[in-house]
Amino acid sequence: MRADAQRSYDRILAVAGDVFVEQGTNASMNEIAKRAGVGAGTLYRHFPDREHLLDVLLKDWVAQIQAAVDQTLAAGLPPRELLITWFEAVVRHISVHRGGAARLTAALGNTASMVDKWQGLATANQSVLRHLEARGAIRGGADTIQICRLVGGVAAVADAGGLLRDDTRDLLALIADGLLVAPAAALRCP
Amino acid sequence: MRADAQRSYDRILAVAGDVFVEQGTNASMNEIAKRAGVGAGTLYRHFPDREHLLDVLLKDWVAQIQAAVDQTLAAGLPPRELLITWFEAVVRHISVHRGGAARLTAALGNTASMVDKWQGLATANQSVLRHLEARGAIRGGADTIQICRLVGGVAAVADAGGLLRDDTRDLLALIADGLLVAPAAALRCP
DNA sequence: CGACGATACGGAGAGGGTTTCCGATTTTGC
DNA sequence: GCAAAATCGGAAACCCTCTCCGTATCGTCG
Repeated sequence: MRADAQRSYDRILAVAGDVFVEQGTNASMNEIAKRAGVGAGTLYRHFPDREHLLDVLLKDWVAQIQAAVDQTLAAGLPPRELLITWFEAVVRHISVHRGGAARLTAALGNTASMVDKWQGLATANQSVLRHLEARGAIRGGADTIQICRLVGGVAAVADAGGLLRDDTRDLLALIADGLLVAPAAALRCP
Repeated sequence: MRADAQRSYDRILAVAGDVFVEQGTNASMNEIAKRAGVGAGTLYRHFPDREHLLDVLLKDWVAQIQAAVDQTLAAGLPPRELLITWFEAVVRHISVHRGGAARLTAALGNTASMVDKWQGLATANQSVLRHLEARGAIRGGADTIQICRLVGGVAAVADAGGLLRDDTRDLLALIADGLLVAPAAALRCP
């Protein structure tokens, strides 16, 4: 790629990230082009449409998820808190811009093109699950992708409905309780 | 309302239902007006914007939910199957048109305008929960609205991601397991 | 029945968004 | 430095939402 083209590409990406965070995934492409100081033609040559642009951005963001896993595991929390904390981290990560969670979640499991996009999310989630399995804290039979979908669903709802942090946490707790070896019931047998 | 106005109103509503089912909730308003045989002005006088039109349509659909409850309860299923069947009914109902599930779920709990729209859903869900509570099959602490949100999230994901029926069922089963009193755990009590 | 005010209609058009196209401009290799 | 190739910018074609207003229809009252 020619040097000036690379500059345009990078600047568009940086600006698009900002604009999508500010205005959601339906922000005007013209606005992005203008703020990046390029013409519309330039924007569209690099990214044929909005989806391509979002693809690249989401890929970057999801890549950061592995860092969140390590951090979560290192905290040494008990199973239920660990799971909830991890889910909260996922929601936070994939909700970077309004509409992003819904788009990403919709793509989960699409064998089509964006395999690599959610792959990072899936393997990160997998490692948390394995950590809990090793401690016998988790019920069998739940597929990683399915769990990602559920958490993604919560993220999408939280995002679209403007849910408060506590409400979101409650939803994630419900999911966690479904996965764990019934902790609530255990409490009831002293 | 004048007789001709009523005719227009009804025809727009009928056509909009069809178009939204065919093309999703982002279908062109012009298209709806054209198919209904009215001008754009007429459409917008009756329904100031797309949301109003969707509101009226969704309200109708949600109203049918109570019927689904009665039917589900009457089937006399064991708790887990009852819950899953009910959740499936909800998903089916609120996914009538593409994008509908996401919109409805986003509105859940919005004290703003569409209270009456999700009210039906919430009370229907409540009656299923009470039925299960009465049998001691359910864990306490889960709010009806929260559960509706979770199920709505699944519906939105299933809708947007084109999930298969079995995948959707798995997700709903996970939620159900989080709500039910887990019999397995009881075994581990000393 | 006929006519008049109220009500409703339709479609042109303003405003804004996406995407394409191509002449002008910049970069690069030689 | 020069020409070819790559890239740029923004005008313009196209579609969408929503508004405005002259025209047509309805309902009622004399």
